[in-house]
Amino acid sequence: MKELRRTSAMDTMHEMLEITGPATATLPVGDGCSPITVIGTDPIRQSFGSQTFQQAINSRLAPGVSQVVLNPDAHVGYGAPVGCVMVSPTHVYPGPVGVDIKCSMSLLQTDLPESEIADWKMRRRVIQAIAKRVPTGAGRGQRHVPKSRSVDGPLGFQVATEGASKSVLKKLGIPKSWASRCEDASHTAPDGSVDTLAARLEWMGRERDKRDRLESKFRQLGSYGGGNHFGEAEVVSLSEKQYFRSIGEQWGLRDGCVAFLSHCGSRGFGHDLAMSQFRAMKAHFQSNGLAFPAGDPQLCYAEADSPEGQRYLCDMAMGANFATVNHMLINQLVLESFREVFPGIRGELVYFISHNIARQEPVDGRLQWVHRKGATRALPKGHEQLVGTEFEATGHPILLPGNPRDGSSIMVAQRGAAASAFSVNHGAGRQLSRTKAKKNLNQTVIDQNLLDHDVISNCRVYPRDEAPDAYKDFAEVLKSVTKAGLADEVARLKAKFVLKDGAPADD
DNA sequence: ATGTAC
Repeated sequence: MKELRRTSAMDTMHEMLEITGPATATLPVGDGCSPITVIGTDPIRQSFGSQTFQQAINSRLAPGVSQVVLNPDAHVGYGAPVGCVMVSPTHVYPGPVGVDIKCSMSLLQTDLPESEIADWKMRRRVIQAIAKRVPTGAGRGQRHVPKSRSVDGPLGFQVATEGASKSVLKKLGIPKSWASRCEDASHTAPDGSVDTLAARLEWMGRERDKRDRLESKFRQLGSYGGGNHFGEAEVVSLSEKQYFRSIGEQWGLRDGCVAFLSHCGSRGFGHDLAMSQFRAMKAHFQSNGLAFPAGDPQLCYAEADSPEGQRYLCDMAMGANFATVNHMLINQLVLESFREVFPGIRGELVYFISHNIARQEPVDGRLQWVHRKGATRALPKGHEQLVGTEFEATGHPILLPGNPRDGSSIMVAQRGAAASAFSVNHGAGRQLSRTKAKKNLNQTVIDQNLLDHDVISNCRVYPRDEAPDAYKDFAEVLKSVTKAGLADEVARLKAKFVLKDGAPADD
């Protein structure tokens, strides 16, 4: 009965879609609003449930919103779908940034030829070397980063307020050149001041127990966490098309060599900041008798220049700074791990890019808050935001995790990305809920399937709710991006081993 | 996503 109702609602939504191209459609929302842009081939459009569409519509009709884009990886999220872009010239929305502030991808390219890790024994040694430096997992049982690299109170304050500044990178033994490989190395308060953040963080840690909690979160710097976060060794295959191959080479990609892809965010620190902001903003709505958009408290908002908006932007900046340095430290620790097994190898950060953040960007001729919730910035060559950076002549790398069986992709934006507020998806997108995946997917089949594809992991058994088949068909997702004219593939990544939160392997 | 949360 429940299923039937859901299906008919979905059919209605799909009937409302106006197909505008091979992988583009629009969803009208009425009220004189421009329609939602939907990116995806027909099979991808069929993967969107009614609740995903409803969240997109709620987001589009919310105050101050000028544009919403639904990407091929879209599924139900907090207030707004994961896999969407929400644009507003005036308002900021914590829900459409997400719980894990500045959850991001990063890629480290080494000069190690793939043949060096053909042997499982070598891979196991690297896995062990990484696992002892970079913990996975969350919650009470989580291990911490090694004492020698653990971040204390004062350094934690500096990380949160400065991000990947020269001083922070130096203290953590991270090459300073990596800062220019970040989408943003540092985030400040809206007034441009580091002191505003410092004052706010000082206020947050004003009581002993609060300070202790902050410091315990700082000690998580250099860790992956759980859920869909991972670290993965890859073999790089550059595109066979000379134009894209050349872009990959300019970015520092090495065909046939090992690279390391990481997915993680701001850990418990960002979570605490996001949660306390949700609580504060909801309380503000209730005490002022304000109505939540579509009645959904998860879509609470503030005008960017109101006191509430400014406080949110400060906290988002601090969470973002933590996530940035977390990725930088993880990449340095991963490089050290590889060097323990293969002395003398070299490694460079290719890029670090977020998929959970709001950035002020020029869209349709004015500065707007672009909320990317499970969406990746996609600026083509020559874009005004890239002027003066190392990516001006090429566009920046777009790091798209697929799954460890079918691979991941590195893309570059095309001019057509203007149609999606210069954004693409952030990965494959979940197609089965965690509950359904655990119930319907067979453990033996998952593990054998990965072995058949020559992928090993730190886990005795691969987490079922993270299995490749819990996610959408990555090939169809990529086809949607290229057919919609948003981006093209520069390189393909083939996984060789994965580190995830799960039951550790016995050896 | 997260020392979940009832």
